[in-house]
Amino acid sequence: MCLKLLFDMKTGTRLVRKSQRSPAAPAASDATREKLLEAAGRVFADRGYEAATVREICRRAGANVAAVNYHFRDKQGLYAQVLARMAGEARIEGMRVALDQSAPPEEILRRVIKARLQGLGAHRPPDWHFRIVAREFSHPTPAMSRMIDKVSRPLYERMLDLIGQIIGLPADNEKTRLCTYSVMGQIFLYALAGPILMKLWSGMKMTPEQMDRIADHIADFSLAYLREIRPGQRQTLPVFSTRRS
Amino acid sequence: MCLKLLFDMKTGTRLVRKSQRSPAAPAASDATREKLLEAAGRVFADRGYEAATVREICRRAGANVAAVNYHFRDKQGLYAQVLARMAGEARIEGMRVALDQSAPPEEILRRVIKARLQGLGAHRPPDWHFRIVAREFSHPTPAMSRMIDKVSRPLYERMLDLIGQIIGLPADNEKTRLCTYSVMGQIFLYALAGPILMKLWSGMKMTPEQMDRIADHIADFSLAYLREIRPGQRQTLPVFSTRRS
DNA sequence: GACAAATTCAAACATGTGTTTGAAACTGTT
DNA sequence: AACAGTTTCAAACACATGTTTGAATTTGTC
Repeated sequence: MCLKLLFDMKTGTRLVRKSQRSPAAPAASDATREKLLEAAGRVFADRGYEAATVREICRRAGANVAAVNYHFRDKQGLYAQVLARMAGEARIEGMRVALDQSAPPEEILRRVIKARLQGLGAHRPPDWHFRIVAREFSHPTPAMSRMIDKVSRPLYERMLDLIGQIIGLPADNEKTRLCTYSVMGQIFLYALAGPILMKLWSGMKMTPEQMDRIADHIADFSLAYLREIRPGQRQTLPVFSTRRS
Repeated sequence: MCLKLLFDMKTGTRLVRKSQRSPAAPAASDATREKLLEAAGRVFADRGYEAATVREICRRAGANVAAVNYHFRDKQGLYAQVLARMAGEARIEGMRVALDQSAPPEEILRRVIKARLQGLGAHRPPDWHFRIVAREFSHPTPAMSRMIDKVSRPLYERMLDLIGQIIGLPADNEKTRLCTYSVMGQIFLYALAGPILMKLWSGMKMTPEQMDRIADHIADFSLAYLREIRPGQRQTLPVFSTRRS
């Protein structure tokens, strides 16, 4: 079903070759489409957008070269769909539910960090997700810029809220922003610089248990400062650190 | 001078066309070589290795297409030389001198952070340096891997020493490593995710003054935890935070 | 000034790319 | 069974890429 009329984006040129009707919505395999998206994700992540060839993608998907043109108009359309699908499957679900829970803000922060790092371990989200994101982070394409606005910005602003809440400052305060970047930076290092880190610290393995320890460390590391600058309550004695030492 | 015999790396194939002597070390322009390296850096940073074309590089350098082949054997050789030159001009000089100073380790840490972030502001190192590094960070090429071992690893290990010194743990302790990553992550966020950050926080400008404030924040943020877990001295009262609030 | 080496140049080469084509194979409906 | 709409396919197209060539030009030295 669906097929080419899906290209609602500012296309302009002619859609397909012959007739572009789709009234009866007849049955269609749709399987090649899926295989193409899956294969494309891997190849784009491995080689990067430019170096990835539609031929290799189609070969891995067991499809004909013309398939990408038929299903996604062209290479760019395929890439855009890969990104769009990533946004849907993104592991931000865990972060969102963590942010929605009712708990002390400090505990919420810990859970958000955990949720984010969990997504990095093993192959929970197909591991190529982060390799694509890593590429886009340093050199965003237009397709990614749109995604940022749609999925990343809301999360970012909720993080600002959360941290502002912890240190007792408004979300748009510069200090709040700097603290948010400090937390995000610690997390992103593992997402963006994974390969380099593994090279520097050969013993590092991204197992779920290890990611959990790392998440706890980042939470402890961050909360030390966030609590320190919080006005009013002066060094809450009961728990001076947090959990694991 | 120099010329093709510079290709000492595991080449194998024939070096150039005709004679490969260079005894008299005759005069040579060497200017095209420089122009090529400069132009290549920009183009590689803008487009990425794959998407960058030798034709655009040569056009920007005002040189003939065959020049890259003559001076650097091929595209890969040119890229390797760009990376090698970057290693030389890298702004790690400031970090090194900061690490060599004799001062309390906490103060050294602050200076190291400052030195690193200073390099990011404005256009001190040609701004394309970081765009290339950002690409290589997530998807390292063999050429980069060699550079990591030569320049990044030594610095990384001195950072481990320094932070281990602050928290009173050996450099190869896991906690020391995690803390080092926490500091590095905060710094690298600005180097690696610059474009995205600017998009999220439109007001952010990378002026030297701003980078200085950010550096101070990162130092304060990090030292809060590093001091907290340091054994023995329990919360040195005199200065509870550090400098700027 | 003459010679040889180093360097540049315009042109071509070989290859791989994204894309298109027109026909064949498939699908569900009448 | 016949049909219209869909999906697939092998082949080709148009083009841009990295690289090479052989001659021209420059450069330094005797």
